[in-house]
Amino acid sequence: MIDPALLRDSPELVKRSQTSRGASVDLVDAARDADAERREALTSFESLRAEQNAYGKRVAAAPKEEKAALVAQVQQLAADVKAAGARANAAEEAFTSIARGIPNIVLDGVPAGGEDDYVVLREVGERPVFDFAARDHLEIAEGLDAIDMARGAKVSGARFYFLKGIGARLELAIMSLGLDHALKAGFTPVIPPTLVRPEIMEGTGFLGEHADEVYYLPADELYLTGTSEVALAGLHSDEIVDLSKGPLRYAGWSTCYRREAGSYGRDTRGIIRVHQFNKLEMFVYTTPDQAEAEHERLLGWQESMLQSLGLSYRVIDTAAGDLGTSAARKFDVEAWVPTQDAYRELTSTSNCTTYQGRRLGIRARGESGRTEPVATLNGTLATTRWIVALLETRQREDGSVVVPEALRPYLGGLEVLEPVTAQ
RNA sequence: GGAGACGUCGCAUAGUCCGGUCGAGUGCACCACCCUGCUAAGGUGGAGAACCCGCAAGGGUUCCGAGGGUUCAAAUCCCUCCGUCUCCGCCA
Repeated sequence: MIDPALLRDSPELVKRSQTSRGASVDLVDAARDADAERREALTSFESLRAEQNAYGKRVAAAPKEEKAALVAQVQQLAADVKAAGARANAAEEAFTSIARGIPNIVLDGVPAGGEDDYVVLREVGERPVFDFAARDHLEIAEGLDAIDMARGAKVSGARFYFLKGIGARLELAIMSLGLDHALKAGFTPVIPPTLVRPEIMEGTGFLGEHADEVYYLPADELYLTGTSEVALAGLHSDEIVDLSKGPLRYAGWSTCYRREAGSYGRDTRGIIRVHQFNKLEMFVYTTPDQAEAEHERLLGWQESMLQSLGLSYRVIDTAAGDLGTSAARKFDVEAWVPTQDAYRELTSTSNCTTYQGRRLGIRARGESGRTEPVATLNGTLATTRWIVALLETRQREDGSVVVPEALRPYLGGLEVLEPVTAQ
């Protein structure tokens, strides 16, 4: 949730943010009206309640014979208090539901517009050039007997797959490399739950416009998480955390589940877009004034991962309209995928400022000693999808793949992945 | 799945049977000051969260797992839900 004070004091700032996202500006005025009504109702309830409390004390202190008369006098007051309380509750709820509909305020400098209005910040690394007909990642993987799509579909349906043999090892290797990166940077590794309660899923902002992306288990009222960001954000929900010794940095390793509703027909080949994959996710709790610098650091760690794998990539500053509900700014690192002649997203890092913190009740002591909502940030450090870019970039004419040096220690020193006969 | 116990202000606990003197006692931890050569101990005081009004000083409301109900008044009585623990069963 955005800061309600912002709504009151600088509505034009909120409106500007809404405009750059292509979101509703009217919502801002509606929220302001609801806030005014809420405060009015609250004040009237509180003064009535104060009156009633004072009466209660008089009743308690009064001699027995006077009690009945006093009690008779407050009957009406009690009814008024109840009505005022109900009105205040309703007004509060109305305000909250409107205010929650307003996505995070985008940061200055974020390009306005939709999906295609991103700004390319830089391109790094040479795009690979082949003097033979390059194979796509699935063809290579099938040659290595690393991915089995057909049987994945047989067992679980479309967009499911088996990683096997060197495919399974490759994923573990990439994850382990990422984990070592994270450890070096001081992150605490975490293997979080992947099923979460509704209020946690709600608090992270994933039940907004992308609710149909999320798997839900109605029998247990639990959601399957599409990223460990959800559980890691929930980790400190309703807590006052100690940031006096620096930010809390977690690296969550989990399986992620996504329904991919509305993407029928897109990326149907291979493991680019799947219902289930693994991901190593950085998640940081920090003070609001540190958030932007931390965001740059997260991006730096991501780039260093791609560089160590010898991938060619570009960094984009995502346009406002393409930000998630919670994000105030988002950088994507996209790797070059030769056979698609395109950059494809391998990592994404978002600065959610205090939006999630406010929704999830995560606070820290400010310098004044008062509590204030913390800023949260997240960023990908490795995912299953990386295998796509890796195989395609490092392929050779005979169908073998050269293992990047940084990855070799995680594959028992293996230097080249050789084609085998599939089983 | 069956039976039972429990959920109080950072932690540990008292209070709940008998509603008002309980927004709530005690211990530990914490902060400030005092005291003793230092440390430990001891003394005095302070200290929860959220929100509303106010330039401020300050005032007010809410919060005893959550939500309802009864009542002039609920930590305390009633209902529903959630969670934790123990035992039995079942499965690995």
